[in-house]
Amino acid sequence: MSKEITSREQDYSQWYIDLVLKAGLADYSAVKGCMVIKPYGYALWENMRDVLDKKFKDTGHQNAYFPLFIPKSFLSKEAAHIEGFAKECAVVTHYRLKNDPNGGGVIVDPEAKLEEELIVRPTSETIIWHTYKSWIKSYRDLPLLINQWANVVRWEMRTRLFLRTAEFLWQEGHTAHATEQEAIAETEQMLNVYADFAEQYMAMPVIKGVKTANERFAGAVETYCIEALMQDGKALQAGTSHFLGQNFAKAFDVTFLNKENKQESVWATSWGVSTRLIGALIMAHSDDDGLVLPPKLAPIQVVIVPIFKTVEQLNAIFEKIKPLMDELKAKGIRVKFDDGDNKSPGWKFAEYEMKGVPVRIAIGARDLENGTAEVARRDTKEKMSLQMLGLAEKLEHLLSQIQDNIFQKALQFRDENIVHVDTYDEFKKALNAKGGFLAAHWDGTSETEEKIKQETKATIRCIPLNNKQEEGKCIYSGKPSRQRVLFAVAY
RNA sequence: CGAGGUGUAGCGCAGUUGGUAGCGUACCUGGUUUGGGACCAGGGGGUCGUCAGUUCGAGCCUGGCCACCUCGACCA
Repeated sequence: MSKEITSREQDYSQWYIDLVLKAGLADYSAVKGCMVIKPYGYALWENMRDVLDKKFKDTGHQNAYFPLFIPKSFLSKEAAHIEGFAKECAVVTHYRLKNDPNGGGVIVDPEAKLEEELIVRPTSETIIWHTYKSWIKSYRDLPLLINQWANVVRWEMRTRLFLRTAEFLWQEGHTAHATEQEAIAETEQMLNVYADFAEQYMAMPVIKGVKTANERFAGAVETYCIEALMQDGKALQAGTSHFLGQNFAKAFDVTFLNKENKQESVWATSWGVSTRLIGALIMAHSDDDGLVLPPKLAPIQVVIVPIFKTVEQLNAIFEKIKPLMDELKAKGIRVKFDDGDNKSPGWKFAEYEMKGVPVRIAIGARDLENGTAEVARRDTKEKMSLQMLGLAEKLEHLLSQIQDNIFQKALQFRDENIVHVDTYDEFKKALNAKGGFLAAHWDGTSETEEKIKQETKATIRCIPLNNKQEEGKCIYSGKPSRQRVLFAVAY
């Protein structure tokens, strides 16, 4: 078979790459570290984007668009911010090419050097806060609730399809508020939007928490995050929501007059999720036969494979299946009828399993006689023969069952892989055994976190929100601790 | 960027002491098929990653570069 994929057991990384390439989600490109998102992968992203976009609008946000380029000087205005991003910025230095006088094709025209270099945005805080300065004068202009769907560039040394690419698609919300409490409430609200999306649509359980100082976003006062666990025991940061305090307002001099006619600095948040979520989705549910997609996001939710010998038979099947398709479409279910005659049914079965289509229907002469159809679900590989009568309702129900089932399965896996450890030995043993989230006491210092990272590669993924308070001792330093934090090796 | 590995048809690979490139699959045509990746026959498709060197002659030898993979370093 031309499309066999490496098993997870054999080589987890290769399995992931095989899935991305062979399911037709993305491809490598001519540009280092950049990928081509293929139609099937982009359809998945569109579905994710549409759901999130609605959630953003339902919480009062509006979309806008800011430039791809940022004047270099903007990046030097917030010290921590530039510290975090300087090492991975693409820089535009010239604006024109010309023919090489020595005949070597085109070269950069040395006379077309930019007065000030432009940075390809790694994130848009700086250009947006520069803009906000002119938009915000009074408390009446607040809150300002803006989201942008965009591409950004971070010149990563080592990339992985969807999980870390040099250019990626994302959304970035940037909000401005009159008070600290309101900005914090916004930060938490958006974290909840992300968590709900991850769990209800991606069927991927996440842990909500805050980052330690080491892991915090460059320029943030507090970084909230959702952390998910992948099947290989590594953690993946799936989304972040930052409370930026007044750092950017002060750096870009954004002030407003309050009701008492006094100048105050604006309070800020930013929050984002990216095409990395597709990587998370793949690793959360898929198996050695291919993708397993949650019905709510699957580009194709139900695929119908006719089994026929002649055009007459195909037509007869189509006649029979057309009302069902209409009914499914009326219910908003994405259905595909694959009547291609150059692939065998067996090939199609394997192909749609590879692509993670949640429900497959096979229908042939036998079914026409009996008034039935063979229904197969991707998550359990279960097949059943069902009556055509009332099938649309059953399929609708089945899709929600599948959605629920893969969430429960992922949840069970995640919960089984949260291990409480009380000594550094236990910690290292558990980490080597199967990874996962290690709930351990920590003395709260960056030094300890750094040392554990150097020795084990594990980092503190988050301090869970509403964390249980309990007396304990730091597994590394033995100093007193009031709560456990979650360590893991991360992507 | 460091260490290791790989690069030959869309994909997966073979290619002997250096002698002018092949297999499987995919693709095209015709026919037979179709309930788990069909079969037969015929056909098209290659600057052998790239640049240079050695040689009468390079897929094969030498060097530089590029891309990808794994592990580091780096990373919201």
